[in-house]
Amino acid sequence: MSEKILLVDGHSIINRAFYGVTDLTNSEGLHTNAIYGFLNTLFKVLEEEKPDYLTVAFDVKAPTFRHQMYDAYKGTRKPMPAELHEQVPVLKDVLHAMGIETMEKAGLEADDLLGTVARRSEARGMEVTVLSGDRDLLQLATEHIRIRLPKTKGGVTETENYNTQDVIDKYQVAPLQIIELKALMGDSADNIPGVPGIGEKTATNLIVQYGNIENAYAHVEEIKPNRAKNALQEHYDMAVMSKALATINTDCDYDYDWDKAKLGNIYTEAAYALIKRLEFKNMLSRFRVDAPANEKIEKIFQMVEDFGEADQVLTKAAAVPRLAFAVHQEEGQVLALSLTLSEKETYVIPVEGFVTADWLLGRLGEAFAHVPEITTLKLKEALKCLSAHGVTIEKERQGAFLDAEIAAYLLNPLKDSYTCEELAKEYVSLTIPSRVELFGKDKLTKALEEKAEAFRIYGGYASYILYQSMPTLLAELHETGMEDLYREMELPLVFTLFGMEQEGIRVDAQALKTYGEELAVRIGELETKIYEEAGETFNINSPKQLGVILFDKMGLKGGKKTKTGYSTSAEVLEKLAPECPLVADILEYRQLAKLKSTYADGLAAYIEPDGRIHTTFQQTITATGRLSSVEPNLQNIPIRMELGRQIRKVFIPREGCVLVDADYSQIELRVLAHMSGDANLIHAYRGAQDIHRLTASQVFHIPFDEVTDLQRRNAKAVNFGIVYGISSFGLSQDLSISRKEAQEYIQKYFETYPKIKEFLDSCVEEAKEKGYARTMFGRRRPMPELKSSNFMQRSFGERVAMNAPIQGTAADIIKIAMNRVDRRLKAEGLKSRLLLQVHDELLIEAYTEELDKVEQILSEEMQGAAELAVPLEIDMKQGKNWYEAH
DNA sequence: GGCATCACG
DNA sequence: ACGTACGTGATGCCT
Repeated sequence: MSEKILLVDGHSIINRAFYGVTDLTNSEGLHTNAIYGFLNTLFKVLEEEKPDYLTVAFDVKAPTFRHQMYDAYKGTRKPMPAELHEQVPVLKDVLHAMGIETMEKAGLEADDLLGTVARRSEARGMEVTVLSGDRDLLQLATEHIRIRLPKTKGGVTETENYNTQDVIDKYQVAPLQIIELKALMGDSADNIPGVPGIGEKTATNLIVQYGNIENAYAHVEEIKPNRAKNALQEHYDMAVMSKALATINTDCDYDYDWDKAKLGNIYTEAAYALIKRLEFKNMLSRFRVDAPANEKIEKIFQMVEDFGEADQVLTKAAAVPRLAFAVHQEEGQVLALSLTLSEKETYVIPVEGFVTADWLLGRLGEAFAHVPEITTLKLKEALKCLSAHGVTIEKERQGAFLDAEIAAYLLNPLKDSYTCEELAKEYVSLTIPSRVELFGKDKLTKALEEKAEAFRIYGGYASYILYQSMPTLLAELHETGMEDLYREMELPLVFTLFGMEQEGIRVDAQALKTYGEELAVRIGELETKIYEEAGETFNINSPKQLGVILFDKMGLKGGKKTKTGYSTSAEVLEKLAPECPLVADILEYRQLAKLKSTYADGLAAYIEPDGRIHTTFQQTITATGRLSSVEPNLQNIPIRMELGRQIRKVFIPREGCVLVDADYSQIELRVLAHMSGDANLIHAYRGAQDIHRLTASQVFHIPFDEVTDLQRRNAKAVNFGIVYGISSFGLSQDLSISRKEAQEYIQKYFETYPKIKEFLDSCVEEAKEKGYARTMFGRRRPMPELKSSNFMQRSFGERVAMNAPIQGTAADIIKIAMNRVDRRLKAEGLKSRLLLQVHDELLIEAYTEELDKVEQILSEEMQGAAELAVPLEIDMKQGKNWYEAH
């Protein structure tokens, strides 16, 4: 096979990158976006082409032969913006550090160098690829010279590839005739004058017919559109000169040395250092310096494609003291299984032939019966996959499972994701190749089929890293006092949540549809009315357009509140013009539009064939330890406004069941009372019916029965404020009072409950000293903000330090309750099941005959989840839908 | 993909 | 003086 050479038009690619990549700056203040884009494009093409030789050509700032030929050519090069100009020498440094040859010569443009080397390489029998952003280069295309033009389409960079025929297909002319076209059409970017009045169409017609400009001129009398004929006659000299300007010189006087261009290992240590300084973090792994360590590890990863061998591996798996596994799936299909049985045994077993998904997971399930410690990532997802293939985990075996993601989350709950790659770096001190690096943007299925070797590496690390990181994760959990939290609360919760998600909640699709249709009618009416009142139609959903109507056209006085313009939030609009019918209609429209899009239409799309909605509870998202619910979010179903609340009527129990809803009464305040140990508050909450009223009576020194509604409302706001990490500003905002008044409320509150203040202060103090806040059950929230010199950030940190222990402890308590409720329902042989958790609320689908037992279990386990100095009270109701039950 | 808005605890 | 309440997720607009 002939050798391949890749020639890169440095100037055009870096320009393209500069304008295509969002501005980036490293911490030294150097702009880096163009370099980043250039390297990304280069890597992509290198991976596709795998050339033997590589050279990048640059322009030199010096007059070329074109300047001598044509005066106006001077100064034609658009001056580079300074932000781009400064990046060019740095890019060259990076390329040189990678051992990549660059070429430039005074008096020559990059095009000419590329053309010259391309032709010479072709003459030596090489396959040539020229990478450029400039279509002029198409004139170089031949059977053996391919021009690649990068093109960004919807964020994905693809390249258009041109050999001779591709040029003809697209432009109807041969590659060399591209010059003729350009000479006729001109090119303002390159200041090639062309022939005025001749555009792409005419130029193409002329060249297709006459072959070149000279011949067209020879037949100028025949030329059909008079406009073209006159133009060519008048500007023929110009066209000839333009042709010379547009012609790439393929025979430059340049001493090119192929040996120097020979491509070696570009991922050098020197390049690593530069990439690190440029802060291209996702590129860094390509340049990893611990490549030797990686290679040693990767060598042991074994691809197992033979059925017998796979069988042996899985038999062996059943006998090890611990293992790690990863199921690779895509679009519901199991593609492969990764298994690490010891430091030296890692297997990647693709699903193929006799090795079916059912067989593979079935055999894995058999092994699970015997292995004392089983590690994976995203255990809940694995359970789902196993269950879909008929594998269930016995209750007694659940304790054997570890989830590395959850362990990493407990150690640092602030991260966005917990990937194998990050675990490798943090807990194994190893930089592993990223998925993008191995497969590019390919799907897993495609990668397995076409890049088996890369898949072996990817799959191998997937379980190897879990195996290697777990001991460290456990050790750190132990050291930080979170091992119990992990083993006794979070891991069992995985199984509880798995059950809830599998169960799903029944939804009356017809009722939901009707609800949506009713909304649509009213929305339509409001729309018409709003357009009438505004005197024109506009997009009511666009805050920008709405702002123009309200503040510019109608002249309502609204302060500019957001970064982008006027704020049109409900808060602003309500204050703005409570009397204005337009504003009132917009508010109602907004409310209905929200209900329709997010809830009526939104939820309908999630009803599965079983007639139920199966949300996903995320266990590793929040900073405080709460759960979150996605696809769809069932933790924010409307309740505060009656119309929205109606939607809860579509959540119904299955036949023979009712919904039972139990929610903790003011759990966070009770947690606060307990954690602070404030005798007054504890005493108050022990017997109180109405906590906010009692707070008001104590804070304002009024008999309980004489507390006014306003006083109660104020006390309630203070109670909330305390939980959020009180600030006089926040409270004043909430109550629409002055800051001073707010400050007085807070002061009085703290006088009444002195230990609360002590406790909150101690939370901040401890967080400052240790760098993290802690819940009653040892859950940590790191708080880097507290060290900030920025007042805003530090204040935020202080509020978080007060809130996290309270919100987090409440989250811990309900997690305990969930596990206990789940366990008891099963232990007592009941069919009723937990369906949802909404932070302080649990929803159960209870068989009517089990109702009494279910209520007893809920009440005992929720109230008994923690021993606090105050009772943990719940409100419990049942109903034929969620509306009634809550 | 960021921003504004709004739904919940 | 600084300029905010704590924690989430979904939708629609717009660059």
